[in-house]
Amino acid sequence: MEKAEVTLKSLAKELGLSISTVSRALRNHPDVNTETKKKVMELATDLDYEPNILALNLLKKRANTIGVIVPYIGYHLYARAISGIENVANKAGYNIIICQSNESFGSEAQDVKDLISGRVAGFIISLSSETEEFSHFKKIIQKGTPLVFFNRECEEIDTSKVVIDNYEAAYEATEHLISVGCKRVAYLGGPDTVQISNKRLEGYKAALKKNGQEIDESLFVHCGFSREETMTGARKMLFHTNPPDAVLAYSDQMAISMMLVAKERGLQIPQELCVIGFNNEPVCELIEPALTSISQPSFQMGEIAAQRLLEQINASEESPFDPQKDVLKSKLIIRGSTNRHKKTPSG
Amino acid sequence: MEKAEVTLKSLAKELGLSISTVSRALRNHPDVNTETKKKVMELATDLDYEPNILALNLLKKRANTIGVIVPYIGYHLYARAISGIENVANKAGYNIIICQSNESFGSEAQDVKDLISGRVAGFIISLSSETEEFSHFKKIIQKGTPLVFFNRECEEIDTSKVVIDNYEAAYEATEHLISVGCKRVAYLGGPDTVQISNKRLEGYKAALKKNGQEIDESLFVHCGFSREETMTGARKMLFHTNPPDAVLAYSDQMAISMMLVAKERGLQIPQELCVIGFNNEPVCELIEPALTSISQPSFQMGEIAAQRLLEQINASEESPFDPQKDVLKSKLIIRGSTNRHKKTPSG
DNA sequence: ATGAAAGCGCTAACAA
DNA sequence: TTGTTAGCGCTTTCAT
Repeated sequence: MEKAEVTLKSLAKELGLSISTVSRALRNHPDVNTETKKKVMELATDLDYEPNILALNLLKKRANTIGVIVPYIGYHLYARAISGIENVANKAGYNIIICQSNESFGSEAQDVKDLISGRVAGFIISLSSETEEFSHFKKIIQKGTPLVFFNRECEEIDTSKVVIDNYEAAYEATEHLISVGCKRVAYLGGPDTVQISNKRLEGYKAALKKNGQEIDESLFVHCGFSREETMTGARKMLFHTNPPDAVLAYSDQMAISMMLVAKERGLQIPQELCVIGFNNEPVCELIEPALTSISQPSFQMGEIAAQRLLEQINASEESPFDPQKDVLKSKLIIRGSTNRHKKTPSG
Repeated sequence: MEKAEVTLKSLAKELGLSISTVSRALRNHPDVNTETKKKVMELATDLDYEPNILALNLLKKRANTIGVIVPYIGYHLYARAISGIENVANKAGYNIIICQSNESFGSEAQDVKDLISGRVAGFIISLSSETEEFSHFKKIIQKGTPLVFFNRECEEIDTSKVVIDNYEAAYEATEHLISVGCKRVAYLGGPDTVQISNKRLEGYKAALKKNGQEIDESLFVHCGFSREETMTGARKMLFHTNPPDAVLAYSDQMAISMMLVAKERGLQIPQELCVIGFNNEPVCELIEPALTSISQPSFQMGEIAAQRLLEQINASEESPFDPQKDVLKSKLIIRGSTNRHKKTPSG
């Protein structure tokens, strides 16, 4: 039923040549006769020969595969980043295996283990929010497998990283809130195990300080990523005895929860409460008022992460590879939720 | 620097046994001495032996990998379905390679080609919207590789499928619109190459007919998935000389575009226009009014697709496998965008 | 310019 | 119960 596989062996037999000659011919090795080369090439094309990747993998002791671990692919940032990674990796002949940690440390550690045992050529990882212990990453390094972090990096591990300047982004966003007249700016952050959330908190504080605004610890609220947790965080914020008139949120999801709670309380946005989110998900444009958000070059982040990884994979004794840190530019996209200067159309 | 790999060979050497005995011992083969077995197991655990998957793959002529091709992982439906697939596949020792066709036929065909040459154990696919020619799928079948379609299936290929009853879902949604008093219901569909969009169109028409409403061809509009295209489609619909008072849309994205255009025109939702979307993306709850939508059991869809695929992968001469069609239940989630009985809070 | 042989790590006849 | 051999498809010395 099934056609016999076309292999070097079957080609060699048909041509009356040895396997090694056929192999060399197909890879255009210099010292094989031009005539022979031609004959081999022709037959290979005719019979639609394709090298057996599984055999090559065994030989190289490494799969033609890159392991990607992210919290959840449904987040716009990761979906886009993965597209960027795919883009670069496929061109270089690699497939990507995507694993979702679902923000779980255990799941992330298990994924790393599985991918190591699958002999992936390299790892591209964005940390789960629970991850505070890094021995699984150390194991990757120890095995000599290339590793790149992106977005949520791990500062304790010396390897390449592709990130935005979270401090700076939060600083800029906070200054924007102050510039439109907000006097009491809050920060709704992710779990305090998330380093980039804390970086943003620092940037936010610095901007307050710089502009002579009071830093009120009760205006930093941490919460998880589930719908329930973000709503709870948002309520905690707005049911404050002395509530904020502006909130910088760790994510658009959190920002939108703020907006929903504001509606519950009958607060006008942006007149009584300004809101900024992070990641510039498509939903920002779909809600009313539209949500000001910090846009990250997520696709490009993925592309660069993949490039750095490939560089490291292809490094050799002669041209070794040094870990690189790429810090990309984010951008504040200003929309209705912070637009205090003119009224919103349907306000 | 790097520790030498622990292999059957190295274990055998250390124990003074042959490779095959060690191999048998580790797989708990019946006819190996209990003592020997114990010794082997112990050393293997001590040295943290892990079988080399690449070698196994070559031997079985098949990767421990399932190829998944979807239009775009950022769509909630696919993100959830992939989680379901991952869930089942990982437990069975398979990794999944996710490819995005980005709604492009060429990209989909190329992905199939690459995955075939990577000797994946099976395919799980949801068609790109452009796909009208199916030779790449036939090639999969011809190679004897298991294949399951989900959500967007290919009717022309005889293989397992996991879908919802799109006809029925659209029928039910349309009846709901009629039941709240809509007299002129429109359908905003995807590209007319998408079979499930056409199925929905049929269900919609049937519901109109059943309820004695006129079927007006000018109320079926097809559009692409990009933001621009959905907005254009929505405008076309509402700038109709005799515009609809209700719209069933192929996706939530399209439904939301309808709502945005309705706002442009100053139409009240749901009083002047009722809107229903498909897929019940999280955004449905975040907009104002909240969007009525058809919820699909996407996670379960992925799980079942993976189960069917595994059954087929594990089938044998003795217990062959017949293609299965699983039709799952969808559910209409009613929200503000079709709630004509009481006023919306902020309306 | 070509071929023979070894080996990547493993399983599975076949022997003993 | 254990060992020997062959082989999955390929690349790479080493011969010729």
